[in-house]
Amino acid sequence: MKGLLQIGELARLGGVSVKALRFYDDQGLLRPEHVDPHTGYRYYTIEQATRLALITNLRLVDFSIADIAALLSSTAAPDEAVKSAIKKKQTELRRDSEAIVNRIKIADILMQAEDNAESTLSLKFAPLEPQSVYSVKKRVPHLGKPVTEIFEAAESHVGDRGVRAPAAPFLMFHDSPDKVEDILLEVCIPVTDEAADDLPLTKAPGATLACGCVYGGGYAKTEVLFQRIIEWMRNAGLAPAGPLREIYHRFGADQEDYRLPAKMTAKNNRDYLTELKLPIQF
Amino acid sequence: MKGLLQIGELARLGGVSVKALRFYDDQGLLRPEHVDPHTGYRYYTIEQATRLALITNLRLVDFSIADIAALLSSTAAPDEAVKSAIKKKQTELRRDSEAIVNRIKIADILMQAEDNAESTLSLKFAPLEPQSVYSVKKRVPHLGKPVTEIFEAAESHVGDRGVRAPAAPFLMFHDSPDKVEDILLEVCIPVTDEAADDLPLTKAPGATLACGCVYGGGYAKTEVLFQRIIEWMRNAGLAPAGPLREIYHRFGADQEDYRLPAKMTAKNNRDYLTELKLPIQF
DNA sequence: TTGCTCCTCACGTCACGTGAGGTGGC
DNA sequence: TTGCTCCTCACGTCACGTGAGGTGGC
Repeated sequence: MKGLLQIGELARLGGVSVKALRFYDDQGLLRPEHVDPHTGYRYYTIEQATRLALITNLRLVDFSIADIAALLSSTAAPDEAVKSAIKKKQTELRRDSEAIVNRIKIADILMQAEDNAESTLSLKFAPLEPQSVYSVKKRVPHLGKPVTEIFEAAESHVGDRGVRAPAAPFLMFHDSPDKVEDILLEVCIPVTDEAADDLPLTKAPGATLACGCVYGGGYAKTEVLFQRIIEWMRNAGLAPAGPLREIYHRFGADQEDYRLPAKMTAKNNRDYLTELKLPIQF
Repeated sequence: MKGLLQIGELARLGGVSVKALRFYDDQGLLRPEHVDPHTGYRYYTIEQATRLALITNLRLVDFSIADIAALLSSTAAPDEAVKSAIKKKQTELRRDSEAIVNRIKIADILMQAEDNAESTLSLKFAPLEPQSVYSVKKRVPHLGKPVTEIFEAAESHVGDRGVRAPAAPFLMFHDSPDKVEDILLEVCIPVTDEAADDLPLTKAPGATLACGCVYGGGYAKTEVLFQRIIEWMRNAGLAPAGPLREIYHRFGADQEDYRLPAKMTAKNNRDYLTELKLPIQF
């Protein structure tokens, strides 16, 4: 009738489905010019085909229906609004693209992990988030007691100020962890981001990708596991992008000063739960 | 208790949410070693932390939960299965990446369209799908009657064999459409893919992107609109990647031979509905 | 005793696709 | 009259996130 389009015609014309048009009607994005009160049939004008084209243009570059509705209903200078929205969308798309390219690279690495790793070493890969910590960087004569003492002091220092974040404390090895004397290391205690004024805050840096593994029991295993990880990385053509971290998920703290949830501590050496993590150059 | 992990501990350890672990339990992907029958508390072993690592590794490269469940439950040679699955996933990811890069390019083009187009010309952009057609390529002395005759013959030829696809017929201009004499053009009638044996089938080629517009009324407008599109493309630094198509969504067919739904035809010149479409070099 | 962790529903997300079951128009 | 188009529900998608409302453990 007089040049109006039925829903199916507009759908073919616009290259969308009839269901999509009904959905756009529901959402108030593209209301038919006329709806037959008896049959409920929707009828569209040719100008609405033009509006539909605008919608599909924006859908093509990944705008959501809600965004489009907001854009097209904004009254003032719609062209400018659309242009700046597209620009913003482009930076989003670039982020998405980068994320996918990263995934492709990670997939390569995972295949290497299937290939090369001795079956006993099952590596976990994950991005490493930056974390606010209270850190004490120090050279110690050897591992063990001196490190424990720094940890105890640091935990109680942070605990006193009530800014302890609920995450495991960790150690960063600035020397190779197979070095046994005069080791430069950094004790890190996670703290909340709104830390106390009188507490120096450090950001433990993040990384696009890190690999690591979890082990139970005493710390004797650290060194050999670290060697295995390093060896695997070399085979895979990868290089570390920062110091190794040893993360103490469950460890032997019997000091009241620790003020930690009991779950983070263990009486028995056998129940220790430790994680090694090494950032990867990406 | 004896080294088992509560759900929250495993969540922190594995870098996932408690909700995610409960979901993996539901899905049978990672069942807790032990569930307290009284409280419903879930308890996990350290080996399950390793399995969780496998899961998050695969999630990291975009495997779905269902895919992972299938992979990890497959008994034979899981390593090989995982590797080949990752390879397949990589080609998927490459496709995704390409799609996003295309979107970024299209976004540039859309901004150009906002900039340069006279407001009366609103362009629609869309990929152009390849289409099976019965085509007659011929040089005609001029537009009008000779073209109509070819269309009529072609429609009836296709109609006789019952292979007419429900899409609009179109014309491809192999010469510039501002040429008025001795024009090389191609009449295209969409046909179903399982076409008749005695009907020569042509694939009208697709394109990553095409631009076009719809107009109502007589064909006098074709030429000027085409000029406008060409001019816009030049301004936008784009080039056509194939012949212009004129698609007849509603046109004046009074021949019985057409066997077309009535909606595709119009008595009155004013009710004609035509689309111009030009593939873009991408 | 308080605060923390855990539990089980139930509902929301996003842009439609997929029926089911039924009616109007040529 | 038949076949086509259209209609309105209602449910599914994907991997959880977000409460609500309640209980167990230190």
